[in-house]
Amino acid sequence: MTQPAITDTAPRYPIGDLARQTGTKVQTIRYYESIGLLPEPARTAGNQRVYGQDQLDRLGFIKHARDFGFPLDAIRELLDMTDRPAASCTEADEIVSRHLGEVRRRIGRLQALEGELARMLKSCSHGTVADCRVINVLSDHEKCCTTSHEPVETMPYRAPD
Amino acid sequence: MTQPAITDTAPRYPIGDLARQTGTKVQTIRYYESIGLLPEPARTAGNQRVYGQDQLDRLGFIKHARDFGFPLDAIRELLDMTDRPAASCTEADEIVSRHLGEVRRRIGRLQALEGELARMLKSCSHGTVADCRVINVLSDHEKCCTTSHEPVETMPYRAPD
DNA sequence: ATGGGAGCTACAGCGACTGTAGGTTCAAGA
DNA sequence: TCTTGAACCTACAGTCGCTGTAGCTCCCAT
Repeated sequence: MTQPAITDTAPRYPIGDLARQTGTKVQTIRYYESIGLLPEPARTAGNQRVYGQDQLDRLGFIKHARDFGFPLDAIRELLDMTDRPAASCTEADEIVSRHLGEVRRRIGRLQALEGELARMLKSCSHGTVADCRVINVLSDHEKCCTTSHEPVETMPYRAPD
Repeated sequence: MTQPAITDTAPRYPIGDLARQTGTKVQTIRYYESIGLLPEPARTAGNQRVYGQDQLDRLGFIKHARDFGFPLDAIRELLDMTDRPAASCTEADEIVSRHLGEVRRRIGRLQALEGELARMLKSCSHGTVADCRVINVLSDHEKCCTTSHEPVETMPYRAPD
């Protein structure tokens, strides 16, 4: 066997420990299992999940990659690569490059947006809605400064915890 | 009645015209109606929606604000304001300011992310996965350059049409 | 023995759409 | 007048990555 059987001394974590150690929520861990991103763990006699070190590492990897903004599909590919350590890492580089490109495009769009929003606010005379530059610009495409609009992704307004 | 009846000469658009003129999808228009962002339009004898100029303007406003990245809730508030043209536009300014702040925070986070991704790629020796800097950084928080990670929103990877 | 925190499953909801299935209506051409 | 096909209709499922809830069971310390 490539991997020794789990001995009595091997660490065995319940799901809450995994959550605390990686900064993931318990539900999120179960969600990752449900979509096949984490393998099904062993269970206690009472049907509760128990994890070993490898699962902890795997979840740490996922969490870290999520913090980098990688979508789960890309993370799945990256994880597959870690299982083939002798393979070339060209694919991994490509995934990261793609992501970097996407991040740069988003930054560009958001910066254009920032400029327009700031201009809008600056030119507002702070009177009534009827004269409001902000409302006017939104009402009338002609009044707006950019040559073209590319839609910007929505704001998830995620609570700051 | 406050509003004169629609005369024969008033423009009456089917939903597809509205979609084309505003750059919105037909389904999206129906979705906006279903959540009360657009009022229920008149119907033909055959139950098909017909819109007038005011609806076209309203949808144009929504589309434009969406392109600016405003969430629908904020757009709803802005639309409510356009119905009270004599009111002060302070509220509108606040909505835009909030949005601008959010945009700037996102830019900041994305720029930090951009730096890390670029560093990761640059330090990769393009060998095997086992030596891959990219994989290593993701595997091990210690190897990563920032002091702390704030999660970045996911990429919707919306197709560029 | 008991209390409470941690775990379990299953499912609904978020935002802002998008896509599909399966039907109906409308306008233009033969 | 009939036919064709595009445009329209409703209703609902799916997207992404979770998050929250209800209503249980389990486990450990006192």
